[in-house]
Amino acid sequence: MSNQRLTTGALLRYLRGNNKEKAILQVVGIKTIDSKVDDASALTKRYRLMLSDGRCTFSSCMLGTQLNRLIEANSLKENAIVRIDRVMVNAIDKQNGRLMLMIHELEVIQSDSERIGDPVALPLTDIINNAGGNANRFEATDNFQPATTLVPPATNVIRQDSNVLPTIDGRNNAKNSNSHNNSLSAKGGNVIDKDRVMSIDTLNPYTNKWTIKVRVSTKGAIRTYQNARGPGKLFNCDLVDQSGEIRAAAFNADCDKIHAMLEVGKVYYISRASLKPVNRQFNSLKHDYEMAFNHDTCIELCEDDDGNSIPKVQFNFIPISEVANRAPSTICDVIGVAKSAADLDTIISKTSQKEFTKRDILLVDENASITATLWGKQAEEFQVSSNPVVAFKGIRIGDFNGRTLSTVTSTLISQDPTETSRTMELHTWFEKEGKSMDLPDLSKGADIGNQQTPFKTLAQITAEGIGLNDKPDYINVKCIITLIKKDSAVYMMCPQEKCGKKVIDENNGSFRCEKCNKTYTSYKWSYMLAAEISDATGSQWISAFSNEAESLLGMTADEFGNHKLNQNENIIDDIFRKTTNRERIFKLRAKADHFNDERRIRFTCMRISDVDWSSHGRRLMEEIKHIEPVQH
DNA sequence: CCCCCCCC
Repeated sequence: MSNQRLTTGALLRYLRGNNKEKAILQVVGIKTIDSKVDDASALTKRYRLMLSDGRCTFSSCMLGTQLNRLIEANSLKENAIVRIDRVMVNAIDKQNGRLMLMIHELEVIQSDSERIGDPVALPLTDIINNAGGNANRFEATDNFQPATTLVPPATNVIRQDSNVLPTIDGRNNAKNSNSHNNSLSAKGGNVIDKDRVMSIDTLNPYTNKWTIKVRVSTKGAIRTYQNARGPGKLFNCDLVDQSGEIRAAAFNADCDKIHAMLEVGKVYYISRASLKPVNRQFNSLKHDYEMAFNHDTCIELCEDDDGNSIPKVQFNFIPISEVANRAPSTICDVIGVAKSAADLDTIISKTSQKEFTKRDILLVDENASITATLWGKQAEEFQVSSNPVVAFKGIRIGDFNGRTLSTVTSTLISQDPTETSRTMELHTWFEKEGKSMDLPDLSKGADIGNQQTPFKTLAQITAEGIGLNDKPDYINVKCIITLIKKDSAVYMMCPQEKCGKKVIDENNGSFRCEKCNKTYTSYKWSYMLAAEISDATGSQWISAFSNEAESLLGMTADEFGNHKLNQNENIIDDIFRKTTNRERIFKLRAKADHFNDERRIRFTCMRISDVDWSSHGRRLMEEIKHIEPVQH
């Protein structure tokens, strides 16, 4: 039984606008609000509480999502006694003036309790009619006036239902609109109220009246789309202030005007727009909601931006190694040093048959490396200077050969960004040691984080159907080499960089490449090793190419090729014999393909390493730990 | 209210 005394009457006082009070209340009901988003993650889930002050209950109490964890940890539950540390009053219904409490901070004083008193629901008349005459209450009630066009729009204020375009001449206009604001805000008008600027991170769909002062950090092109409701167009932009960031979109009739007005890097006052939960698949910004501009939206250029108070961009970097733990197709922010950059390349899209320009960058940080693919203009404009630090905001994770990064149209690329100390940190690290480090490459199936490649026996590979999926499977096996195909171990490769095609020896000193459609006077030796590996459960043919074959045989393809040319059969046999001397760990990529109507699984060697017997032993112990120890 | 973002 609880001895806590509840703060009687606190709920009504809150609804009247006295939100400074830190009341002790009891939770008498918790409801989950259905999220309309597919992604039912904790980020979008909301809880509505019914609170009691001992005498009355009030059921429209929204819990700030940052407090969801209290419910999920079973600390905040029915009958719990809580202290309300920060609460706001909001109107939820313009027509009948219904209010809600938005709970931003609370502390659970006592998790388990019994019901205190016999509270009754706060009468609706009390909730609606107690205007109380203070500022908060007004804020909640003056929205009851329908949005009207009583107010003449200031010249540099864009109202979407007006035909007034923004003017470049800001100073006087800014003054004018300010005076408009001051004289009109008392009447509850429509013009932006610059004295009440909220920070982005407090925006939510239950806040009825807000103004934000934000910088446009990115702005996408206007795109058209077609869906069940017909054709449409839109553009996206990202808005930042000191507190955070939010993505916004404008559609159809509102699209062109707002797109023309907003300029990347400039600061605007914005009020009136709708807010809806984000879809994490397309939006990685650190905000639970995204904004849709609409007919009522007011946007006004802020000319007196001092350039410092509002950041240009907000980054939320994850380490490259962490990309391995993220789901493919999601969006993230990543920073690293461009260790190398490939030349521009073009590809033909399979779906659209259109040609696209691309450029691959090898991005490295202290713990890992990854291939980042830049597309189109961003690929062309990328400055291939000496190892710049490159920050990607909103880049998409792919899963080709492990994990890759690939820009999308909304990706912001920033070379040597000054907004983050990581730039200097990475430059220093790269100069000191990074440039000579051989880091695990996520785009070559490196083991990082939670993505540890599982160990399998060869019998398990067949039994578990490994390699039969659409995506390749990666596995480790502990095997010895039992056979190597000698004749096909190396082939004559086209000398053209990146071609890789086998050339035809025309036996007159020239070598023909069918792919390049050219004849060369030279070729390069290249490995294409077919080897049989075996463990106690079976055997399997695998392929090993360049680096892996070289590390296995202990010589370059060139050296091997020369032995072959010189018919040093003994040397070659000896090399092969030496490969059978011990067990090795083979990291394999298993992928089915079709060959003459027959499905087979191709095993490609990604890495060959010696057995680390201490870690291997630990792994085996993990596997057998479910076996009861024998008592002596 | 979009959500396509390409190739191996």
